[in-house]
Amino acid sequence: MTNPLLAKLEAVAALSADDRNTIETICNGARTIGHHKDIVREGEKPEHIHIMLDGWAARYKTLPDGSRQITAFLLPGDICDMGAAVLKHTDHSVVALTQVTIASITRAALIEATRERSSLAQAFWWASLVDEAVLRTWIVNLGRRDAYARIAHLLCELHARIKRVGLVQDGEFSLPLTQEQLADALGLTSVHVNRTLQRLRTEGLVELRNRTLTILDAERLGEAATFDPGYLHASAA
Amino acid sequence: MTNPLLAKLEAVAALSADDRNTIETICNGARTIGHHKDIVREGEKPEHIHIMLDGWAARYKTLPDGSRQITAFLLPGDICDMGAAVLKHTDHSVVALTQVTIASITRAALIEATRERSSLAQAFWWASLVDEAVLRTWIVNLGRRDAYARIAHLLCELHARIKRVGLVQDGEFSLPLTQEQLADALGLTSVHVNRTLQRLRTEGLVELRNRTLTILDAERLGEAATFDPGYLHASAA
DNA sequence: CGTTTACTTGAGTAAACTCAACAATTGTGG
DNA sequence: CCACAATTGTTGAGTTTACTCAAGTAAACG
Repeated sequence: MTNPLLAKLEAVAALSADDRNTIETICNGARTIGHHKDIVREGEKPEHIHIMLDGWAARYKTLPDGSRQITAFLLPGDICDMGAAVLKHTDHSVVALTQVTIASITRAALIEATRERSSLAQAFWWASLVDEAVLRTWIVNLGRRDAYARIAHLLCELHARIKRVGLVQDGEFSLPLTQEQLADALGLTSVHVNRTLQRLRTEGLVELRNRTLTILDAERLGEAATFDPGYLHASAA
Repeated sequence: MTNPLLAKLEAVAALSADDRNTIETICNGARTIGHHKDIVREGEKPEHIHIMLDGWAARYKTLPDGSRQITAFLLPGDICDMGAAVLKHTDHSVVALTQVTIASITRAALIEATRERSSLAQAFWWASLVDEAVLRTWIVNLGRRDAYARIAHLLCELHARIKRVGLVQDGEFSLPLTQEQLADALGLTSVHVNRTLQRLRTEGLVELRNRTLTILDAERLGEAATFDPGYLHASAA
């Protein structure tokens, strides 16, 4: 199996054989994390960063009143806690939403590798810029779309991202999220997500059963969401 | 005057004299942009990136229905369109909210400089990670805070950031934003911003007159916002 | 000094929330 | 493999927050 981190980096920057070797070398083998376990905890300063190899995870923050906001869903190839590599402390937690396997790189090795090879530093930098673009679309989603378009948009994004990782078959893919988790990502309540999801179903746009999402009418779903996939394809110049 | 971009980069990474020289060399002199003019337009692929030297700008996206979401306020030292440097096309526009002066770096020069000097690539990368942290707090703000706490939080953030740039005197600073622009950043309507701002005033937390914001009770404002400044200080390890 | 832009206020409406109960599904120990 | 527990999903009724529309006031600008 090729390293999904390599795939992610090569999507934004050209890597040499030496670059690839370096990544393979510093990237340590798979560890398994159980469902619901935290991979990263807010405030910590871990000695290594984690890369998703398999499964789903969510990045989130908890407010003093106990409410939660998910700021990203993490799929294979995604980096759980890049901030931890270079910033003072992690500003968020990451929880495994399914059983997850992760690889890790020590902080020191990552900093060393990117100091030695500017091509790698550029690759991580550019991957970061793509992540920023995704965060910006989330801000637009939360700020300016109603619940219906908001959910539709998130489903479109997840569909596109999962497709890229090769896990979509006939417009159908595993979506192991509870309605409460969707609500925490969308800035809604689970009750409202439930009702709005029903509307998307009765209108024939999607089907969601047994943790599996089927997109029945991709075009109308995209329209409902005013989804523009450009920000995801974002590959390097 | 020292280059504000250097200040920004040095806040997250140590630069050598050569690094600083390189930045100074590729960074081209000041241009002035008038109030309300676009600095970057969505979909374009500009040949250089722009760095704020003076004034206020906003990064925003427009939806098909004409509504607008501001995803960042840009202050001196901030980079207007880093994504444009390396990604296929800009996914957002940037507009000058006051008269603005900007410097620019050509795409080619930036890519070249960061390829030659990994320390610079790292610095830009790390600056990007700080930007990401700010975007995440905006997501939390939009998703999980009501209008009152939301506005309070934005005011706290702007206060902290402007202080860092040295433009705060006695808890007072210039805030050249209309209520409509605040609304577009906060995912609210200008009418609701107006009423909520009045509440913040009558409760004695802030004063906002003549485009000047005075923080009357920083502690209570921070509490109302559940503001935790950690994500901004975020300096390198 | 007139005109545009920004701010303010009121009244009615709609989207999303809360609380509470219940059904269905999933997971677990015996 | 069943029985029970826990989690997740569904529904109803009432409430609240924020929105819409519309008009009027104040401030900024040429």
